[in-house]
Amino acid sequence: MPANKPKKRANLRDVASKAGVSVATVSRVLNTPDIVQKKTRARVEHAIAALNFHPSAAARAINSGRTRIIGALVPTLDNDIFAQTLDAIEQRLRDFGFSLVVATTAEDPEVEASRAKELIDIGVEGLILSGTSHSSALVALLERTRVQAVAISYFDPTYRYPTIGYDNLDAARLAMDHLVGLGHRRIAVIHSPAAHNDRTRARIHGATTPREDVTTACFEAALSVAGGCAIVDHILRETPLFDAFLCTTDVLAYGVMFELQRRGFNVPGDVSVMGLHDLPSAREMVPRLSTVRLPARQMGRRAAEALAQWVEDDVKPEPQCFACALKDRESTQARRR
Amino acid sequence: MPANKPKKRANLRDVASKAGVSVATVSRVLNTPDIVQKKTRARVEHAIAALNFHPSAAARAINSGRTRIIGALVPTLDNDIFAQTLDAIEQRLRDFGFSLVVATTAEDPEVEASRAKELIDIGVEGLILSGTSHSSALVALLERTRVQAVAISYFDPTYRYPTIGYDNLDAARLAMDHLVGLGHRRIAVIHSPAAHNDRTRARIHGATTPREDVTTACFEAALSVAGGCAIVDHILRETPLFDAFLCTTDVLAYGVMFELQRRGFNVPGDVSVMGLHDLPSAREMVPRLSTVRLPARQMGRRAAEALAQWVEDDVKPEPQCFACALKDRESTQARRR
DNA sequence: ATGAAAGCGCTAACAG
DNA sequence: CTGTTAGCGCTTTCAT
Repeated sequence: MPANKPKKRANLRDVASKAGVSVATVSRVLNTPDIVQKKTRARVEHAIAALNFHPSAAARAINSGRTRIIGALVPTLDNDIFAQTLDAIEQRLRDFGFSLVVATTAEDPEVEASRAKELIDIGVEGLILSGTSHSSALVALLERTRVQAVAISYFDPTYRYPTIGYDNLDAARLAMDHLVGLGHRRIAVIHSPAAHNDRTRARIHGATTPREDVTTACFEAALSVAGGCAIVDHILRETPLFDAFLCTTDVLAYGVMFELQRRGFNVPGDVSVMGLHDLPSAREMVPRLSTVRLPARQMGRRAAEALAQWVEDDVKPEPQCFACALKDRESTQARRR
Repeated sequence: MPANKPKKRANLRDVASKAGVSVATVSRVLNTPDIVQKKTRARVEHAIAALNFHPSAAARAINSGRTRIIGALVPTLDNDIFAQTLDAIEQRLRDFGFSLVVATTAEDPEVEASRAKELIDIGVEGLILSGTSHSSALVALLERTRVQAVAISYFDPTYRYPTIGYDNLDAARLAMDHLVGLGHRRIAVIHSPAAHNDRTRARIHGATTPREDVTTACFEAALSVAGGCAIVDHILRETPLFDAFLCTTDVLAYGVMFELQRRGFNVPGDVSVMGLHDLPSAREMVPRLSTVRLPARQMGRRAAEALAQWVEDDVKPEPQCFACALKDRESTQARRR
């Protein structure tokens, strides 16, 4: 009995012989269908379907250098700060036929550089970076490999890679304006660790720009709801109460608000709390959190398409700054004189 | 002046000639260093470093069939339900030298199947699926391509792919036990759309198992904090108040609790609220949310390593069920008689 | 322990 | 418009 078909994955040659054409023609049907005669194309397409042929991405990559994979480097997946942005990136990338591979950097530039190297090794054609604080090793790597990169969550038109984001300093200032406008004068600024995080630094900067009659004090908290709780605990132990808490991210604001409430403070009656981001819970919690809305999805969408087009058509995207918007809700209130 | 080095990416041949060995030896140094003589190996390694050589993943893939990429199919990235699990998966996968590519399915089996095909086309060696409700097209695809898959967030030892998760039915029952034990008798079960979601169905099932003297009513809400708010709004308009709300996910519980509080109900004084998952905010909010803790990180870790080992060493993992744990906190309280 | 050589599946000149 | 052919960078026999 003759050996039956081993039934392995069909390749270009199989399709070509089945369709009675050359491999080149099959390749053309795959990549530039328009330049193939309609009838020939039909035959090939039929053979492709019959053999359930799927082109090998690896073989394609080795020849064309194209993998259609984009990498994203984010500090962590562990809270929902990046959820919407990543969701938008993934979806938009797919519109352009790209896949998304994610790596986490733990907010450490060295880790980031090494993750970037791994991503480039697996063949990503472009990289989405968070912010603009990166190790020189990363920069050198990108330089050397000529992998395109865009930086999100930040805006700096002078940065070496196009930034597609928002003005963190301005966002924080917007929040501070609101608090000051409400009559608050002693304001605690609660921020997450800023060591390697330019977004956070910019926000702190925006929040602490000196203003007449206003005093601010900064406190660093772990980037988590629990971190927000803990810092309130700490502050209440050491310092007379502030008029208001300005948190550089909603995640911290949640914790701050919860802890204040738990201790019997009335928000906003006794103290105002502001966040920054406008995460999904912000507008639903009680009281609804006043915050500054970050254009997370919009930014993710745009970053994805900008990078896709850069990689695809070699058009380097312009830096882009999306507006942030004050969301004046219930957790802030004018201070009675 | 002679043409300078074009300075392109070094390849195996370059390394080989620089080290004065054959490409085969270099390949061995890369893949099976032990079978290369120490001295030779040192020379090769030196050349590799000197040329800053990085093997091409594509070329490797085309020969070995190995890409060291794992795909994860999740319903959405848009809320933090998958955040911890994905974070754990990504990290654990990297311990095994695998990268993670993510695709979202919008909870639609057809979309899922087509995403799976795309992932397989780019060469993923294994797939992490959510739950066990999948289209037959997906199953056929996995069968045909012999790509390994594990299903998470669910436990069913009879399922065709190893399930690594928890008992959703039991988790919901745990929650219900707690509520009933507290004396609640009229309980609203708030769940997200269950059409294509076996985890949700199992939870509903667990929550609605008939019990003496207990009446339950189910309400479907959009899977978001806002969805939880909206359903409370809806319920209060139509139905006499329940003793307790059992939400099949914390996300909904947040919304339910917020909306109840906003309307002046005292939780847990007037009504108890339970969640299911134990997301980061649950234990910090006011009142702290009673819930059933899902072993999200543990599960992610285990799923990642199980799949990695399956792909690597061809050891098919055993299904595994992690325990869920009741977190009795402040949002539930014994009903006074 | 090392090398020579044959591909892997595809793309991209180039020729016709 | 289609076919021929030469690789892409690596792994993998098979020799030595």
